[in-house]
Amino acid sequence: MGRKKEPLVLRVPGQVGIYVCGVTVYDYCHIGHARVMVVFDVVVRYLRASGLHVTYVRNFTDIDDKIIQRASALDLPVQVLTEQFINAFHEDMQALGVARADVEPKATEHLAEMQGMIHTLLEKGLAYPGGGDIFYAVERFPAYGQLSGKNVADLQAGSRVEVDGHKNNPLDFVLWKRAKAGEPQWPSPWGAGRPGWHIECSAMGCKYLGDSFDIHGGGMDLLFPHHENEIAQTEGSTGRPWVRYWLHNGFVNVLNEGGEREKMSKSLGNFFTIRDLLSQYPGEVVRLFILSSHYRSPLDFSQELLEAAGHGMDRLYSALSGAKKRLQSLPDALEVLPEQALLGGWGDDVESFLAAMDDDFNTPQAIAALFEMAKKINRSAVSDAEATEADALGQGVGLLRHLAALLGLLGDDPDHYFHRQAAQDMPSAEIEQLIQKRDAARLARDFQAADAIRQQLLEAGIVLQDSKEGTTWRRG
RNA sequence: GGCCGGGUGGCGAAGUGGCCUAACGCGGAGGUCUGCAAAACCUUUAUUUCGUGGGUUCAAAUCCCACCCCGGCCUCCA
Repeated sequence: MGRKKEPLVLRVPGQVGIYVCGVTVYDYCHIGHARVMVVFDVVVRYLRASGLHVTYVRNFTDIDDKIIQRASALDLPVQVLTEQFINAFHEDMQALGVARADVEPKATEHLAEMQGMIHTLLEKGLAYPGGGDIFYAVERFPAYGQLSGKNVADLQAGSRVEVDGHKNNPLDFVLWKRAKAGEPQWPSPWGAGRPGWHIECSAMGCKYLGDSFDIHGGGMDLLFPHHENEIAQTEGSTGRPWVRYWLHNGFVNVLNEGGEREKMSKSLGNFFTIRDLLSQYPGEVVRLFILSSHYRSPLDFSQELLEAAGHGMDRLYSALSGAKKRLQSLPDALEVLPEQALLGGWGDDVESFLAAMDDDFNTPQAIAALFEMAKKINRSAVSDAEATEADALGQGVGLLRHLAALLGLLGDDPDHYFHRQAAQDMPSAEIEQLIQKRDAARLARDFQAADAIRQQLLEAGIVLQDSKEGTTWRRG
């Protein structure tokens, strides 16, 4: 609330309630959505790993103007449209490794709660009817503007918004909209209609997390007016402080062909859906890309940057791959961080990872620790210290995977990671067969034949790597 | 106009008073390994330098002031 970093002091020790504004389901999700979801997925994972009991609520807005517009444009019932995009959302999130929230409430299933809150606001004189709608009277809530640092007087002066004639004050916002013909509507004490956008988060947050809870998150753009309005509604109706900590992630910009930064938007045509990206890169690469800058900073997106993230991801998996070869198997992520891990050769890295995450989820710095560990793992392969160090290596890999898992990374098997999409133009069996042929040729020192096979595979997008343990391949 | 962020190497990105002669990644250069490669490893890639100009301090990328740029919000938006 102070718009600065503060130590996390929980309402109930050991327990955290967190609410994140989800998506409006009328279209496929883009990178901006991916960012919020990945960021808060990491927040939740980390809080849990820190021993806290977390209740995570992330809503779906399944009724609003844009949904109605889109549904009528496609000539689909609203519910069919929203269900379709809720499913698409879940598919995208799965690909990105974003876990389900504990509760994923839909606005249309919480009409009673919203109406209850509106009723209270009317009773308390914080809301008023006008032209069939119900509005919130902003000037009756003195703290309005506190979260976003806005001054109500300034806002009015600068306002160039076309004001609804029924509003007492241009800043007032709608709680309940009267029904229009042909639109979805619900009965209410104030006539049939549908809820305003902001009220759903207030009502559902209170329902699942209580009248007060710890963390509320969302994109930067929601800070004003959405979250400001949420506070006004909720605290106005309950009379109690609502959310202790607000977390807002920065926006995603797109670098255009001229290298200039611009906001990602549909009108500019610089729009990338998660699906677009997933057709080119594994979800994990998108994830690493997102987490390689701090969640509060703006994030510039471009194909080149995503590709660079892909190379970084390859590097991490290469380390696992090498360790797997030497150990004959890949150690799983350690379930618990052993005390002695902090004393061994990995202690500094573990500590710096955790310190980074403890400092407002500094994922770029945490990732740096991951790369340090990968380097150490690779280095031990080169120095070839043999079996005596197998335990240390195994522990290092286990620790690396444990820490990476807190970011939702390195959960895959390296072979699976490098062999992805392989079946498309050349089945794995065929690749293996060619490798065997090439090995035979190499053994016979017929390098011309061997290189021809390697070239053939390269043209199919397969890169070979020879080593003492044998030849492996990966997608180039 | 009001209010927020931000400007760090070829690129991305940490660092917000001394350990910064600036982490980490991508990219580049040279080398080791290899039949040759690839991957990996080693060395190297900001040395009056952290947008510009002032100031505070024993000490500033980090604090203060001014200025210049960039982005966002103020209307639906993650």
